[in-house]
Amino acid sequence: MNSHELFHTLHQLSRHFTNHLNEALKPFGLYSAQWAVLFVLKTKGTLSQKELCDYLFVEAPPMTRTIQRLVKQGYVRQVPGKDKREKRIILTEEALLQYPKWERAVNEANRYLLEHLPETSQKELLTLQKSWLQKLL
Amino acid sequence: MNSHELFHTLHQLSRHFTNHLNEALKPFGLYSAQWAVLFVLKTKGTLSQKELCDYLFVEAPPMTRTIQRLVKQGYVRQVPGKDKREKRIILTEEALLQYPKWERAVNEANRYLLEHLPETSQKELLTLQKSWLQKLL
DNA sequence: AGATAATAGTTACCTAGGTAACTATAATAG
DNA sequence: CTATTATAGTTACCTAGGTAACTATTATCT
Repeated sequence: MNSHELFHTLHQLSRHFTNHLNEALKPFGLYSAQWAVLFVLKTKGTLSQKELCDYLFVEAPPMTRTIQRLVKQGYVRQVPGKDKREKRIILTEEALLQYPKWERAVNEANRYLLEHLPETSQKELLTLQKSWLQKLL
Repeated sequence: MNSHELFHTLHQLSRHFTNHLNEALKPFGLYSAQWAVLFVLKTKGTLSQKELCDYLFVEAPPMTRTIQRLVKQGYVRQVPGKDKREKRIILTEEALLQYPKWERAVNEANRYLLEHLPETSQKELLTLQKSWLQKLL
């Protein structure tokens, strides 16, 4: 089994997707990492930065930066929690207003990337990836 | 089909592997991007920077940086080609000497990451990934 | 041959994400 | 209650990789 090739192709796929997603988000002044945060907030509701980190498996420093950019763009607010150390992140009205447009662009990008991969392969891949990740964590 | 989840897990796997590989290479003062270059040079022989870029699907600027670090560490030399624009990249004696140690560390890291993924799953994943990549390029 | 276009590589600057060191607050042990 | 420890977040700095703009060389077109 050629493990180098397995890791290499996975890495390339990942980069390719990120680039494509960034391209799709460009018209809205957003980047992939920001979209990940917006998506989670829209899906799961308000979360603290720590919870966002845990959910996205990202360290705290990059999350701070991503959120600070979203704050600057007016898509997110940082509200002190009951525990004064934590900051709860809330989508703004503006973000909720723009979200459907962003989502359409992202879905279109994903559709393009998955276009030639049969539905059965997609499901197989997802299953394999999930079980692999689970075993690693 | 949840495309978000498919891309998200793939992205996380990729980050996880890179982190693990960097950890394994740390004792040797090397990073994953450098290892990728060293591996290709050892496997395919001397290449120009452009050929390295094409093979690794990386843009020229990051390749320049990675190679400059390898030059500084004495693991690679840049030799002007017949075409005076291009630079051919050659592994040094020192790199050839150290290579087996690096390879052992990388193989051990890969072995660990693949440990709980059955051989059949590995092959399936590789097949799916390769066919997906091919359709995208 | 000479002007123009294409190519290899570099530099500057951007986002993504990692660690180490730090601050402020909360939780806990004595 | 106080001292210590743990936690949330930030800052500084590192590598990885992307685009845009640039230089030097080669290829091409008239």
